Amino acid sequence: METTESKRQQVIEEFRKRGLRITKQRIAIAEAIFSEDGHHSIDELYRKVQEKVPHLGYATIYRTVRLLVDCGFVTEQRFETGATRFDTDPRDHDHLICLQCGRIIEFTSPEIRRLQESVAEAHRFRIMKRKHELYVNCQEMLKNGECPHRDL
Amino acid sequence: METTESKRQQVIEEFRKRGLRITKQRIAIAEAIFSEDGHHSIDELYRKVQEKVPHLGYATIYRTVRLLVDCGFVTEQRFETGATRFDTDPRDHDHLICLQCGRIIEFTSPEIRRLQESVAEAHRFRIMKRKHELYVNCQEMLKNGECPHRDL
DNA sequence: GTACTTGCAAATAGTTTGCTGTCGA
DNA sequence: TCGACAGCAAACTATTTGCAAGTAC
Repeated sequence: METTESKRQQVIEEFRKRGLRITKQRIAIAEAIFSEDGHHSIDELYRKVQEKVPHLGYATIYRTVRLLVDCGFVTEQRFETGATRFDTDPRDHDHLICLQCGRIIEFTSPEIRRLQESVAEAHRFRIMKRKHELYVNCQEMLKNGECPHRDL
Repeated sequence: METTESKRQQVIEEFRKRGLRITKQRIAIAEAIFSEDGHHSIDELYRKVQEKVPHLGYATIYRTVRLLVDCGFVTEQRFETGATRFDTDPRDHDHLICLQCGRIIEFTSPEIRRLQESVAEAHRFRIMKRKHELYVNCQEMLKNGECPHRDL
């Protein structure tokens, strides 16, 4: 992925374009999100950002993350296994969620995409948003109690 | 679908089998759910059941639908467009959710099923639960502002 | 009779909002 | 300077829990 630095610059540029102010809180939150790929929870971000900006509260996290979603830098995912998470991968994709280790794996399938389109088409609908999550167990986990993905 | 009456009997039988007591509240809630196919919200059930059992509270609704889920009579669905809903169709299926009219349409696709399995298989996972929702707009709605599914 | 249930209120979790002092442009 | 923002607390929504009184079996 792009560097954290370049992402940060893009955020600053976009905020500026929209007349939004560049504050140390917003920068810290953007950096926390882009410093690591993946699906960040609000709590995770809160803890990470606290180190740099001690008095930053949850409200600021929520408000800033909302801005990042609006600007298209992150997407919001509500999984069944816990609180809302924010994903830095802007590409539309589906998820495998391991019920054992909580690991979230992204996947895309052009065939599934095509089938989704044809289902929607058959009902004269146009797809605006997809939510496709497979909640899974590791087969190894089931056989010998050891989850092969835990430490990935 | 089966009659409300027969469903009610099945619920009573299953509760009895599990040593759960048959109370007028539980019966009323089961009847409210099975009196109409579809995706019931807690509020909807609350209002419907209030007519028969006036002092019945939300806690009882929540506790009872949990039992019905545990017994496999209904499934729980958390859509993005609002609160949790409880679905009387026990068959595993996917959803089209119209962002205009809120209508929820069920669908199944064996091809998609197969593709899901092969994705999971490729990661050595076993699928425990699927969540597949397509949030859509009516094409007519987009063209002339009229939603063709609103009154279905 | 006794354990399971209910109803109510209070607790909880996650998120949003209102207000006031602060700060970026 | 001055309107937007941050911090804090309080509000809010959806759901769960504790407990005393009620009821099925």
